[in-house]
Amino acid sequence: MTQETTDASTPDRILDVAETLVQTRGFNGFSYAHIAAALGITKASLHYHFRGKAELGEALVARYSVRFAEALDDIDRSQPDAREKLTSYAELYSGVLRAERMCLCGMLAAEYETLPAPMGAAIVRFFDANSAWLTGVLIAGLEEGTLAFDGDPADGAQTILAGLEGAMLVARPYHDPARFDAAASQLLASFVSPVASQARAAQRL
Amino acid sequence: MTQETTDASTPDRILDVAETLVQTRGFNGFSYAHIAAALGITKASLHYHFRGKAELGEALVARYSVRFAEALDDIDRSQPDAREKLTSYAELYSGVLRAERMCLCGMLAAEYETLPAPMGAAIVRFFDANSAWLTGVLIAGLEEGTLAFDGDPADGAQTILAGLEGAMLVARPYHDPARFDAAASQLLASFVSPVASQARAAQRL
DNA sequence: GTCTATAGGCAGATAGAC
DNA sequence: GTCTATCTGCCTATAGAC
Repeated sequence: MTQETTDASTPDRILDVAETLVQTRGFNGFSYAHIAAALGITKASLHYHFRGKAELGEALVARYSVRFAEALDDIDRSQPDAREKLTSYAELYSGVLRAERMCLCGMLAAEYETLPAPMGAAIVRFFDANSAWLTGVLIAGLEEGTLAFDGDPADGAQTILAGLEGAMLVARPYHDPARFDAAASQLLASFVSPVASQARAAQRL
Repeated sequence: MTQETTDASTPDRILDVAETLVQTRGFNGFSYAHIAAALGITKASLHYHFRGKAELGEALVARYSVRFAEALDDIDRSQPDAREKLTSYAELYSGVLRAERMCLCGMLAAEYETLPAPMGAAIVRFFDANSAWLTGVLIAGLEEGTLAFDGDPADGAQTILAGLEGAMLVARPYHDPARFDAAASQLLASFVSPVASQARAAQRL
């Protein structure tokens, strides 16, 4: 999910720095001056690449959403088992948290009220895409028998998405990724079939 | 949990307005000018009551934490059953969301990196108090037999706290409280004893 | 594509009159 | 306690030279 700042086009390097700033300080917590200082260029140069902060923000969410979608595709390709897909999905979040960052769209969701409308719409699309993917995984897991839970799979997707975003949000002030892991694994465990779970435990013996 | 703006001391009215602003726009998304305009006084007058934004922020979290603790006491007094306590706890969050607000400390957790240190410490204490209360409820529920779940009750508390904060965070861009309710009830259901649940269903018939 | 220079506005904060 | 007036600094953004 994370990208390097070196060996990239100037717009990409700007986006890299801005992304880190938003994920740690929020959209209202950074300025063009921060980015300019980090890259060793001037504020005026930034305006050449991104007309204003609003356009930069839109580009930020767009790129993040594409990368996240790619990460979900990677999971789909490498993990056939629904239960493993959920674990990999949680690890996506865990990795972001270990970089001492909040999910970009989770951070922006908090600031939603103050954001330019196009950014708000893009955030909703990000959550929609995640919910849709999770819903598919949950349905597949029920059919496979690896997952088991009561209620609507779409609600389950919402529960997982919210649980992971919330676990990041709450763990960050503690600077303690273990806090996230504890909540995440307990959350996912409530979606795993006890039968499949016992079979796995037996295999490990 | 929520208070009126009329018939209160000026400091309280300032806190009321500031609280709403932080819960909707974040600490970095409002200014003294916003509060002054809302109350019909000048920015200079605000500085008489709160030396600076940092002190105002501290007072905000302190008051919110006290009120939240009182709300938890109310639940303890009115709901003897652990399962009902969890439902009432979730309704606390639901009420905030229906007022189109984020949890004050959830919002501030997102902005944690940019906040004055004393505010950060107070936010951690808020989460600690909530976790401790939830842990107690979960342990009591296990003993009663109304709750049932695998894993450490302290981790369960973290899962619930994170799940509810995250559900608020994600539901807000949709302006749809039902999204919160779906995630919250599915989350809590995973902590309820199936036996007790069936007994309740049978009672209702 | 990056710079200097600057505009215009709003931020948090203070002094001192009433 | 609340006001007017003001300060300093940072913000986003633009014009125009190189």
